[in-house]
Amino acid sequence: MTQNETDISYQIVDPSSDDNIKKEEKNQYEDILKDYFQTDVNLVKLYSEWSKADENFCKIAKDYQGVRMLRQDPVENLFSFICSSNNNIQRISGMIEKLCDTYGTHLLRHEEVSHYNFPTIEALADREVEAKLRVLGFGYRAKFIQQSAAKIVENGGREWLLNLRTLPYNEAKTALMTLPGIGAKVADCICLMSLNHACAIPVDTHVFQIAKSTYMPHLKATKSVTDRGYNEISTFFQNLYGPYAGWAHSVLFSADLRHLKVQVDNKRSSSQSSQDEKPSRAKQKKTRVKSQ
DNA sequence: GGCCGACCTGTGAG
DNA sequence: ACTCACAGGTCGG
Repeated sequence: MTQNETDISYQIVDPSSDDNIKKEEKNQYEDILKDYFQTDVNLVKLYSEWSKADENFCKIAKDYQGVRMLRQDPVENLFSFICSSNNNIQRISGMIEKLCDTYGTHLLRHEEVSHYNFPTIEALADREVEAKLRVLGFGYRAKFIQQSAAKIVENGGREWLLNLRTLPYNEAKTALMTLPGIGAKVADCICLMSLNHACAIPVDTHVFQIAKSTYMPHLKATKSVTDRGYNEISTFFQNLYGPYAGWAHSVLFSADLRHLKVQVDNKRSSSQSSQDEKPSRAKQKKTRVKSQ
């Protein structure tokens, strides 16, 4: 997928199918994408409401339009965020890739690279998973992944997880927190990004800094996020932004991340950053475009 | 109930 | 070369 100012383009790579995409097939892909991007949520209207409620948001929003929560698959989302604890994004991405390559099923080979889907809960529940993930560099998260998978299977597997979409936010969050490796923050990420609980506010180190510096100066003395601080910050943003507070919070979050990214890019050599973009460009040219 | 240190690993700063 | 802090936290004491 690529985007410019006005459009998002997508390409389908499917060796088992011919080049002539059928109309129904095209609609089916677009339905998947519309669901993933939750295009039925009117973001313009929400931005306007949040801007009215919060001067700081209003200031930031101009440069960060169209920040939209994805509706991710809960299984993928849950195990990915178990990997995220006390960790950096680069290593998290690598770990998720390893999960797929090791326990996923093969999808296709494209441009001399094999691609695998995300593993099933059952595959991750196997007893030998912990030891293997340790070897692959998952650290203490290896045990969390295997144990959470086993416990979810016990509870009813994927169906149990999907059912959390139908429960009230607080009940879904509490249920998630019974799983090893899932605390308040990770549970909120899962609620917000894959369980339709748009009011959830994950308070990570970045959100904590934002809250301290801009919204809740009385927290400046506190060094780390305590349970009490977590709930205080969470509640504050929910009251400020309303039922889609989690979406609003992610706008602030992206603005904060951009700030970090720019610093990182400046410190890198220019050859490094231009190399980062080459693979995706080369890939696009050779990819068989079935629909755009 | 709330606070604190340990925890795997990798990386950049000092 | 070599610590040390920190990264989209969680857990047990």
